[in-house]
Amino acid sequence: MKKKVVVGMSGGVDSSVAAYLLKEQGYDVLGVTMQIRQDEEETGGTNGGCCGLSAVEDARRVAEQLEIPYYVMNFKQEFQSCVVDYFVEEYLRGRTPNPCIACNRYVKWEALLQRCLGIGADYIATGHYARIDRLPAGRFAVRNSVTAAKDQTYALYNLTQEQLAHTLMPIGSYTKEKIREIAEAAGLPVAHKPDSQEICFIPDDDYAGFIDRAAGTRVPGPGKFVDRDGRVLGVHRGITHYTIGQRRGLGLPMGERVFVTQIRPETNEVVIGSNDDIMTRTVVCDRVNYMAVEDLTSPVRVLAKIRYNHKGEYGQIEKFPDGRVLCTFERPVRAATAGQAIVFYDGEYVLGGGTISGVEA
RNA sequence: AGGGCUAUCGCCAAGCGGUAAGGCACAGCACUUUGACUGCUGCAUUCGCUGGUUCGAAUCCAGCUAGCCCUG
Repeated sequence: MKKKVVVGMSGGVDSSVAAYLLKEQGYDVLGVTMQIRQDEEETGGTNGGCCGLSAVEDARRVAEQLEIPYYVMNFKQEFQSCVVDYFVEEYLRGRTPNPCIACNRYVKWEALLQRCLGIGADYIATGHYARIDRLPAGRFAVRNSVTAAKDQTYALYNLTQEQLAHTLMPIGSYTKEKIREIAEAAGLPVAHKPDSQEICFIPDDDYAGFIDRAAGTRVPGPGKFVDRDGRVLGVHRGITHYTIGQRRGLGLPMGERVFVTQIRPETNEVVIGSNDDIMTRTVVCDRVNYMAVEDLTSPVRVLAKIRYNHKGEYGQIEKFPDGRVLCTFERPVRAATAGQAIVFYDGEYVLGGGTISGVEA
């Protein structure tokens, strides 16, 4: 009997080809587009995105062409609480969240997977540039895409063993160019659709404005820009407008480039300093998810990435009694930011990762 | 209302008679399935104002205005 797989279709090239490949491989394929935005109607309006933003029409056309059943599922509730609310709360706390990671873990996988298993599916599949392997020890781990440039494993470090056991990522073994070629050859209508970018639920890219609308009176107002000695340098627009390492938009004519080095929600201050001030060799993270290994019993040397598209830096990780993990880099990394994820790699595999809670000098 | 100094892009700042450097800020673009970083491009027909000298002045002269400083 054919294995049944539900493909999360965003309407983009990648997930469309994923569906195509799985059908070719003999799976019983079903296409699903997730509705996530509160204001999103059945047909949507703007261009595509990783989260299936308003891409229903494109996805439906692809599904029709592939002759697979197609459904739209509503995940607005889950998306709101697990991604949007989290996103806003983190900013209010002076941290910088990564909504894509939360969306993956809690919406795309937790919610979507459960619903799909509920309708008899064996797997869910996505158009991520990553591979999933079962290691000799029996654990599942996300493995690098063959295209380093498109690698999306960073955003997937938080998936659980259970989730990985029921997931297929068919395009991870191909390059982006190859994917477009396949789409072209298969005559998919989205073959030349541009790649998505930016956060899908903030199409105008105005983060602070979005937070203002979402948090209302809870949004902290203007405060002081100070240097490390406490000298007042100017007035900022509210801590939700800034992140560690930011240079543009500060409006401070200091004669030299200056950066945000610290955000202090308790005093509503934003600390300004030089680039050297944000270089660090140590990063501490919590909420650690172990993937390729079951636990971290002794220090290990890994390649760690502290942001999406970070090339990675080697370091040693060790676990504290309280569960937090300290990563000591071999060379300083720039602007490690609380709220962002740090992902550890053992060779091609994701060993695990956590949420950056702070840096130690 | 005695004397001295300074007035060049939003900020800082070159320029010293030959037809307005640069840095920061800012804007746009590129890059990017998070925030950032980074890169590229743009940004004073005009030098506090008014006259004068000169072939030619931001650069010299005079007056005015403003700010700073020292005296009273």
